This record gives sequence, C-alpha cells and structure tokens, in this order.
Amino acid sequence: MNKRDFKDKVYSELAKITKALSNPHRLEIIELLAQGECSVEQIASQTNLSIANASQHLQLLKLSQLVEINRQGNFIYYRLANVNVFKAWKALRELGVERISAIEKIVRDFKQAKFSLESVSINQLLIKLQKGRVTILDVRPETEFVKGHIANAVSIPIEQLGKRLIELSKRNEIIAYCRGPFCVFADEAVALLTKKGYKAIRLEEGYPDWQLEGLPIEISFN
Amino acid sequence: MNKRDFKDKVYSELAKITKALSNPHRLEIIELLAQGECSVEQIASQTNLSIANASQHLQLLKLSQLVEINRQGNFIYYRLANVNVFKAWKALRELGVERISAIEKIVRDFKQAKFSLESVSINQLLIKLQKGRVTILDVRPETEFVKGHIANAVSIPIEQLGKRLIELSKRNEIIAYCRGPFCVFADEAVALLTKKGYKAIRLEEGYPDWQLEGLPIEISFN
DNA sequence: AATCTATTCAAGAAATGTATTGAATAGTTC
DNA sequence: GAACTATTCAATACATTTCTTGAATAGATT
Repeated sequence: MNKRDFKDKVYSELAKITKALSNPHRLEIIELLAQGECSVEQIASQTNLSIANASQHLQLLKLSQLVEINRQGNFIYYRLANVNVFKAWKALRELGVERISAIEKIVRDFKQAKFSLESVSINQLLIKLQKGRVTILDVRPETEFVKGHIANAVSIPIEQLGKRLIELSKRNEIIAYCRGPFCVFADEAVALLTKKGYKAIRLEEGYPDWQLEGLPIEISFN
Repeated sequence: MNKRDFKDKVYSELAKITKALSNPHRLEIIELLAQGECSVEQIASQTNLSIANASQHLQLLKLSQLVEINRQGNFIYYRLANVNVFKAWKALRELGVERISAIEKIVRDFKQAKFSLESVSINQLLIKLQKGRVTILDVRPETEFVKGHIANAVSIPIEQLGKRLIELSKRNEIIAYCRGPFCVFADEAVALLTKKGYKAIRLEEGYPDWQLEGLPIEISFN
C-alpha cells in the first residue's frame, strides 16, 4: 500500500462516519438520543418519520457505530455509542450556529415571533445557583427527565405547564431548560411563565451539554 | 411556521454543513488548509485531484462558509473560515479514530509495516520541553512551515531529511511532527532518524492541534 | 405451537452527489 | 489591448442516498 492509497482509505472511512451524520433526520435522532435511550417507535414519532424509515436511519447509524442497541422485552432501545458522538454533534451544531447565517435567521425568525431571545449560559446559571433563589425547571417530556436531568431540577413537561403553575414559587427566578438550543420547549415555557407574572429565562444549552460538562445530574429509578 | 417546520429547517441546514464535510476529498482539503492557506493548484496536487474537481469541491466548501478566499496576483488562496471548522474536523477525526476500528486497522496495517507506532502527545512534549535536550523537527513541506510552526521548531522537509542530517544534534531527543495523526511524514522521519542512530519519536497530533491549544507558534515572514 | 408485536428487510422510483471533459472567465503581464 | 494563467463553469454519465410500500423476521406472550 502506498501513501496515496493509505490516505484515500483513511479519509474515506472518516467520510463514511461523517456521511452517517449528514442527514437532517439522523442529526435530529442523535440529539434525541442524547437525552437518553429510545425505542424505534418513540424515535419515529418524535421525529415525524415512518417506523420503517426511522429504522433504516438507525441501521445506518448502528453500522457506523454511532449508536448501540439494548433489547428489553419486545422493544429495542437505541442509545448513543459514547460521549464522542455527542461531542461531534455539538461541534457541528456550533459550526452551524456560528457560520451559517441561515440557521441563525431561521431561529431568530421563528422565535422572535413568539418568544424572548434572551437566555443564560450554563456558566451564568452556575453563578446564579451560588446566589440562591433559583428554580431549575425541566420542561422536556417526563420520559426524558426520568432518564437523566440536572440535579435538583423540577419536572413539568411543557404541555402540562399551564395546569401546574401552582407548583412553582413566584419568589424564585425560574430557569427553564430542554433538549438544547434548537429545542423550543424552554422558550414556550418562558413565554407562558412570563405572561403569568413569573420571572423566567431559558438555559441556552440543553441537558446533554450540562451532562457533558460533568456537572451534577440525577437519574430517576422506578 | 409551526414547530415541525422549524425543526425541519434547522436540521436540514445543519445537515447541509455536515454534507459539505462528508466527502473524503473535502476532509483532506480541510486538513490541508488547517496547515495554512493554499492555492487551488497546490490543493489539487497535494490531494491528487484534477484542478477542476478540486475547484468544484472548494466551491462547495465556500458555499457552506467553511472556507474563505484571498486573491493575490494570479492566484486565489483558500483558507479555513475560522477555528470552529478545524474544531469540527477534529471532533470528527476523534470520533473516527475511536469508534471505527476500520480506521485504526488501516493506520496500524500501514504503519506497522514500516514505522514505529510509538508517539508522544502534546502534553508529553510540553513536559519534555521543560526538561530540555529536545529538538522539535517540522518535516512538512517548507511552504507549510513558513505559514506557521511550533515555536523553535527546525524545518527539514521530509524529502530533504536524508541529506540534511548533519543539521541535527545527536545529543538531543528529536520530536518530529507534521500535519496530524493521519499524516505519515513524521513517521517516515522517525524511521530514518532511528536508523541513523538518533533518538527520535513522533508527535501524535499535528501543527493545527498545537495551534488550537493556544501554544506558542512562529510565523515566517519574507 | 400459535399468535402477536416491534422492528427490519427488500425493491423500486426519485433525488442528490461526483468525476470528467472541454469551454469560458477574470485578472495579470507584456 | 493581446496573450497568458489560474480558476470556474456547464454538461454529461455514473454512483449513491432517500423515501415508500408491503412482506419478512425474531422474540415475547398465550
């Protein structure tokens, strides 16, 4: 094998992995799995794909060793193969947000119509926590909260928030978080809470980013 | 715009950027540009592409805002748009090296035949530097050395190394480096130096990794 | 063993990505 | 401004990716 053949092989393997990531549905699946493992059906319904199509994408991700499976009863649960998968996803996300004005514009257009554009970063949240008087609110679906959440966070899934406001104290500032910067659950929560007279702001990043930093998390067992 | 449309748009933009990276030639081009800016012709010859084909790939990278151009006289020089492009490339590289045994195997098969598999990391090099008695040797083409290199490194391009051994002292340990983990210039250098009685080992990472860490570099002007 | 259920497979149509070729362009030099 | 040079464009052929549909499979439950 000469040097050129060697290079061609290495880069084409690398491209295979990158190709496995370079599809909108698979990127969304990666973000979803970063919240915790999911069955095929859950993935399909969360991402608006047919079951067969979701399965096909998952096969491809599995082939590229980006996800792994875990059979439990009738269900097959998929999860990210390891933390580097999320790291690569995050690097792409940051590249996207920074470089491609198209994404920024899409996000701004969509949010500006309905939501505040303000947010706090993980580091800013840590400072606020030291000072106290903060409620961390997880507005993802409860299944995701159960699989792992920021330590001491309260779970009120976004679609229940309207009915469960009473559980939140007006004396604390509320920091709402969700799956990540492209997820609007937290924006919806902040919009509702602000309207009802709460002081609320969203966390810029999502649960997987918090977890990646090695910050304290909790997992619910039942 | 509803929430589903919003997600579809965001992820498909993100996928576009990722697609721009997901081709073996474009990944190789990114790595090459991480060494410093290059003209189309240089890129084509380094990557074994036809000029027209290299140009086509570069157009695509430019369209995705991953690279930028700088016209000087007759030549158009391409460079990475910013450091996040290299960061994303690095994240993919690390994902690849760790997850895909195929890459590891290709690297091992190719190198084991000819080269030592030993290497030092950037951190290990920093420790060695404190102790002294180390020569840092840049074996990339001189054009790349000129565009930026590790501070105090000596430049002897790999194809001149045989004739210029006299410039190196046998009293120092020689740390050879090149473009990155997939580049074999440093391995070739270590093989030659070891054969000639020098104590030599390669740096695992490449110049762009060193630069990304914010470690001291030098740029030659002329 | 028969049935059920979640998931995967297989085939085909449509869309997208890639390399090659030769012509076109835009800027430089004479 | 004519000739030159580096780069890009355009058209084509070919390969790859993606979605849809309906059938197949593998494991769990009865």
